[in-house]
Amino acid sequence: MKKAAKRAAGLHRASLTKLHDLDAALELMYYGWRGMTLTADQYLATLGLSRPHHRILYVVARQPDISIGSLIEILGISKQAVNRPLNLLLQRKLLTSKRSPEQHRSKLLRLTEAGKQIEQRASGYERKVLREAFDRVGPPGAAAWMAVMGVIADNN
Amino acid sequence: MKKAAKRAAGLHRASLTKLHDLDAALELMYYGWRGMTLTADQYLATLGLSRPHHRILYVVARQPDISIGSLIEILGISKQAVNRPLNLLLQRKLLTSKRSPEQHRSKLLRLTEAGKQIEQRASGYERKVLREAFDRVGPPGAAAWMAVMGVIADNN
DNA sequence: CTCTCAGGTCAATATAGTTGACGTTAGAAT
DNA sequence: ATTCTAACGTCAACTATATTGACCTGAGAG
Repeated sequence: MKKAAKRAAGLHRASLTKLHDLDAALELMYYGWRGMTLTADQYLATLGLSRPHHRILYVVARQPDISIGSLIEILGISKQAVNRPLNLLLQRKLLTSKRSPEQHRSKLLRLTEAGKQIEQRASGYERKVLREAFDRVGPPGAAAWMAVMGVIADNN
Repeated sequence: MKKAAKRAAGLHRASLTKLHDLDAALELMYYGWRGMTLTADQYLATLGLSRPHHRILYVVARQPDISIGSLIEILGISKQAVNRPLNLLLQRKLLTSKRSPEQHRSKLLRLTEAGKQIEQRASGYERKVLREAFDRVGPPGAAAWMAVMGVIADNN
């Protein structure tokens, strides 16, 4: 994803004929997702990490001592899919896994300091994009955005 | 993506501790994307198609006689990545490619009737989700949503 | 003390993308 | 006219992210 993609996303966002009045909204959802995540992904790529790693870091940051099983449930992907990125993060010492003395059945995950820093920076890039957009429309607009997204997100 | 994913997306959407005030918005963007595309993806899967096929159908529907090169530019992926899904669609006769007599250099793509129907139905599922959300908040809310997404999408 | 089941790992496969190498065609510059 | 170049397009090999299936381990229930 370099020059061509960038150009396409920027240039052609409004270039397609709209067959329906909601086509513009459809396309905004697509490019919005990319717009929010692009800078964070670029940062992560410099560290040899990507979206799945970030998602793991994000969740563990917000729920320390989470078990792998719970993590899987939140991420909504198979435990096998979690395995590889998780092991990379452990190996890189961005998070730790320990078994508690009593609950010997599951491992408890926590971020290390290095892991926290990366998580904060990556998520920070995403929040920055959102913040700028919200600032542009003011609190009522931000609230409306949240309301719309909430309804859409409920279609899961 | 079946029971576990569904449960995760629905149940855990609000369950994580929020470290920042924009965390909720961040998560809404993630689950919103899934919420909008889920039903369409399920429909496409019954036909043995998926998101890249839909994206091609979507663009060609809105720009008939588009060349493969322009398609690539709009999609923002490499021509090699377009090749496989494109060939499947041609083979299934959901779209046609012809070379114009004078412009022999590029192929011109068009949807067949079958392709149009699938495109309309798949995109229709996505528009339905958006329409319901917009109806819930009214035109000003919808406009605010569009404004916010426009700013976010510009970060490409 | 054994049976079951959740937690966790390994192996094989599918899908969507990448880069590299290469053939074809149109148009420009000798 | 001939050749050079660049765009268009295809094929092959590889990477990353997911999937399902098979299996091991250990806690707790009977």
